[in-house]
Amino acid sequence: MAVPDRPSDYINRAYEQDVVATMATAPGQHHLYIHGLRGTGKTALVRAALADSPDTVTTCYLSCTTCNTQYKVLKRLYERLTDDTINHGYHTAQLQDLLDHRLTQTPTILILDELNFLLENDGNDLLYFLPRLTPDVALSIIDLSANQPTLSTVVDERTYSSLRPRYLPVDPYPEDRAATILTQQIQNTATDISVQPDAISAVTATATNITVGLHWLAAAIQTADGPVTPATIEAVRGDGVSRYRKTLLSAFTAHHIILLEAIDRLTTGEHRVTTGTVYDRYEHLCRTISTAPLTARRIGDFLRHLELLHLIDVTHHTGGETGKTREIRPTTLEEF
DNA sequence: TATGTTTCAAATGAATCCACGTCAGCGGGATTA
DNA sequence: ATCCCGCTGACGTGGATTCATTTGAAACATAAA
Repeated sequence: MAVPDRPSDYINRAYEQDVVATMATAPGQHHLYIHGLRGTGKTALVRAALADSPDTVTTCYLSCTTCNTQYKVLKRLYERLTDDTINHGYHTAQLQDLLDHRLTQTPTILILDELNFLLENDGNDLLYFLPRLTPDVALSIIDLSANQPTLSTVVDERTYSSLRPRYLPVDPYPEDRAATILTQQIQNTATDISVQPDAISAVTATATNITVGLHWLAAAIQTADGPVTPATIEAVRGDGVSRYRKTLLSAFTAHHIILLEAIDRLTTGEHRVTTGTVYDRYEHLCRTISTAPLTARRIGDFLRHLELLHLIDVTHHTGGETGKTREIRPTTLEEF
């Protein structure tokens, strides 16, 4: 079973949907910052709220895990608006001019999912530029973040003062609603396997992250040869975790995957390791599969990516007998 | 036929983005003197 | 005061790509023998 799209009528999020949807209809420049933990349904909420937006409005959804520079975002946005394709070689300023001209013709909503990856990699150049477009441009920006509740802590003051976002926090679903959503999802998929209600409860009681829950159930349905019971669920716990991780990391490099594998092998249970040992094991893993390892500098950045994805739990040390380093362990299913 | 002019594609050059590498300064608690 | 150890910002490099300019040769035009 493939993990299906989330339901379109999103349960009990009428207020949130309304906030997002009004941006689609009101002209002018708007800025909305949505924060919620991973797997609380932010992306689904935005998609559902904008599903019925008028044809005159162009919506452009981008995940900053891949669009992690100003250039890439502008490029993708321009391509969305024109059907042209753009490669490297242009000046960023050139793209900015092209876009400014284009955006005066088309009301547009730009959704920046996983905004932190853009900010960490490229600073706030993009967020500084966007509010400074020609005033008659009708561009609404929706940021999605699973990390910081407010934008002011991650962009500089000058940029923030021109953004002045409206904030929309998204809370996790309580267990019973999460169970309803999962049940709906199963009904939407073509499978003969039946899933017992207490199997779903077993999932929602453990995983607060809905996406994790979906992958977990998918794993159970795939392996089960009869009805899915709580025992089935427990048996495929590891499988559910690896499915979830695989999906999250699909937007990243093979080295991210090797790195997480290295951390896995070093840490069993609550055991923690520091950056140095992780890097050694990573290098070793690379050698076993005849891949050239990247330098520690790059791996340091990649560890930050895994941390932002909440796939690892990191404690930062500034000194002491370990020196300045990170203590790392994989995040457990309950914590995703 | 020789010479000059036009035209247009190919070659060249300078600039850009970007992933990644190298380098060096730094942080600050624990340990040692 | 020193050690620990790697974090982190600045900068360099090379590949892929862009646009603009130059080059080269073919095509054409004109004039002279």
